[in-house]
Amino acid sequence: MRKVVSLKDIAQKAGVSAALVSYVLNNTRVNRVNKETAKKIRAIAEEMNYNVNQLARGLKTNKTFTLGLIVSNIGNPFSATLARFIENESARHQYTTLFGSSDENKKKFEQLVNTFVNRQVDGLILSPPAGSEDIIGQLQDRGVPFVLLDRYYPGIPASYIALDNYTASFEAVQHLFAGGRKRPAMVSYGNELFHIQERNRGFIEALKKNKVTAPGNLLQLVDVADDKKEIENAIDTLLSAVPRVDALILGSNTIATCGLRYINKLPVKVPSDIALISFDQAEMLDVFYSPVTYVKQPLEEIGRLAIKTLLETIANPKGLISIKVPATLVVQESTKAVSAQ
Amino acid sequence: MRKVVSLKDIAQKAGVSAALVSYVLNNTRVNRVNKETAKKIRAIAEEMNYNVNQLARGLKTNKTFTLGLIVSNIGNPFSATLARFIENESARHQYTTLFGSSDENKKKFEQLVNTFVNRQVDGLILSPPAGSEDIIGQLQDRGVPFVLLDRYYPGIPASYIALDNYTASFEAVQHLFAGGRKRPAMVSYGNELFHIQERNRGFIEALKKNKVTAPGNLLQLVDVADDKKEIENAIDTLLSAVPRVDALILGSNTIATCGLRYINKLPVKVPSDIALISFDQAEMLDVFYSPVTYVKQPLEEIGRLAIKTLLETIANPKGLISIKVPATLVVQESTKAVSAQ
DNA sequence: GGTTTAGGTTTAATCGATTAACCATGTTTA
DNA sequence: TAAACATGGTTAATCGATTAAACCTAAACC
Repeated sequence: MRKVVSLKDIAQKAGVSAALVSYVLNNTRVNRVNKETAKKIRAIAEEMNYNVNQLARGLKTNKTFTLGLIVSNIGNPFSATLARFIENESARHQYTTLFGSSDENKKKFEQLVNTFVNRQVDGLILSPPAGSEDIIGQLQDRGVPFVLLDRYYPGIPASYIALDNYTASFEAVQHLFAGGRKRPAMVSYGNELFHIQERNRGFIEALKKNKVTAPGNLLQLVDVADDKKEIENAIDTLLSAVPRVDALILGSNTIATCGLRYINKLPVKVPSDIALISFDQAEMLDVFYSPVTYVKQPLEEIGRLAIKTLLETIANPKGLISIKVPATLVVQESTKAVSAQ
Repeated sequence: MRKVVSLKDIAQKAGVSAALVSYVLNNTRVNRVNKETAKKIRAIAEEMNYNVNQLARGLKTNKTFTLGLIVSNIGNPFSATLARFIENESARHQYTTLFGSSDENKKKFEQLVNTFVNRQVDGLILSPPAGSEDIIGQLQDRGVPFVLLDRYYPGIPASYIALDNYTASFEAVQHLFAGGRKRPAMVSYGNELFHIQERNRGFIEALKKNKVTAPGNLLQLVDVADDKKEIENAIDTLLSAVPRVDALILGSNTIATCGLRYINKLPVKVPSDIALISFDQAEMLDVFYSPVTYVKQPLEEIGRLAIKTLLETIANPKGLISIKVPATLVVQESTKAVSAQ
């Protein structure tokens, strides 16, 4: 960076004190400054191409207008889309965003949190990995404003914005039954993240409600870490089950990516042999030969609410705001009703 | 934020000066400090849970270990994936990243650049929208280190990392001819961005080389702004052309998203009626009923090189590094060879 | 015995802004 | 006429670090 101009430089050129320049450029004490002087200062600032040093300002005011966003993986379209809406909304409020991906790794998550806090972010938007309750707790102790995104811990009182996963899952199953399907199965993750458990619970409860026998066998859990092979195995298991499975719910967009790719190669036909529902919106769902019905999260609203909640928390750290937003089921060809047998 | 501990607090508790604490915690002057004192200071810092205030440090050292990344839209899987690799690579060097989306809007782009520069980022990674030469020029005048990503301006001497789009495009066409296709067409953008023009030029040159008549008719240009309808029209036009088009190149991943969705609904069959090639990797390409051949950008390498180049530019602002990386064509079913007629 | 030298630590300036408190001078007002 | 007010501006402390330079003591050297 070449000769960056500071308030002092402007003050010198204008023959006034730096303080006055600051007052003028920030429009503080507006009626205590001579109009002519103000005009002159502004002109010089413009001419010298002055830009405030946000580091210095932040240090002094204890406010950086910077937020930190931590998702599991910004490369994941779900997170990326959410990040985009969050960016839009925070920009509307003059905030800039630091981002980081935790890879569902607690250690990485903690490091990112600390890095961001050390940079004096005004607040954090977090999708914490499993088992991060203690880190969340520390943040609360430290008084750092934050809001949980997409996930939360039922035992911990913290602000969050998340999908009503239980209902979303439950209603997806209901839709399948309404279309004449008798034995829906689901591939999902087996970790302790609450939002995933809610999806799984919604699935099981819906099966029970519809009096499906042995519902436990219809939920195949895979590990987040090495999922590709596991997902394919899970699908194989379900497709060869007796009695025959006639619908499949893919419990996340990563599962869907892998699952659809695999199903694309299998002889099984969608929707005649099997119906398909995926969680989360994605380009590929429309591009599949039988466009896939999906549980759509209102990402724009979630992003908007996350920022709104965070800003309110920053303004009033004591408040607690928890919002569960409803999903909508976008019905496409993959769950076309079968004729009653 | 509650009582944040500063160097001074530690100094007080340890009964030493703040300077000494700084020396110890930064391991500067390491052999001039009493081992016992150092140990004690470290213990107290640990106990008080000290974290350096990066704002203050940055203000003093003129180094923030923060980079700014501006893409056209972080919600776009292409940008998101790239962002992810950039994040990884910059994290390896202790850098944190601010991000922003320009929406191919020059005004927004300029604002983001300024916001980031005011926050004293150490450098910028930029995918500038069309017509941003002046902004780039100003950055050079101001001496802000930056590297252009994915795009560049041939007339402006600036560091960049970009795909060799001309060759990528040219070879995609060659592959089609090698598979027996006679009249490949392309849907691409009509803006002045150089990297897009290179793609278009590669296409045209390859047609000429293969002595295709009226190559101009085979390139349909659409506008970035309102592309959906335009893309569908372009595809309609090409599919009904005489003589018959037997291959289609989708010139970007946004065009591919829309195009594949549309082709999915049309009666035309891939690859028998028409071959398909897309630019950029994407989940959906594998999920299409006839997995789509695509021009794969080495995103990880591009991300790595971008950071490497930027860090070198930060260290030595005079240097100029321009790298064109080669694409690889990932051949899938959508361009299966047709039997010679 | 006086002067280096090395070890160990402190002082104080500085980065670039913000802002409470103060100082002049002129003008009302009681 | 003196106190009160308005106007226009300056001073100086401060935010939390970094770091060159100075300071002090005791041991080492000539």
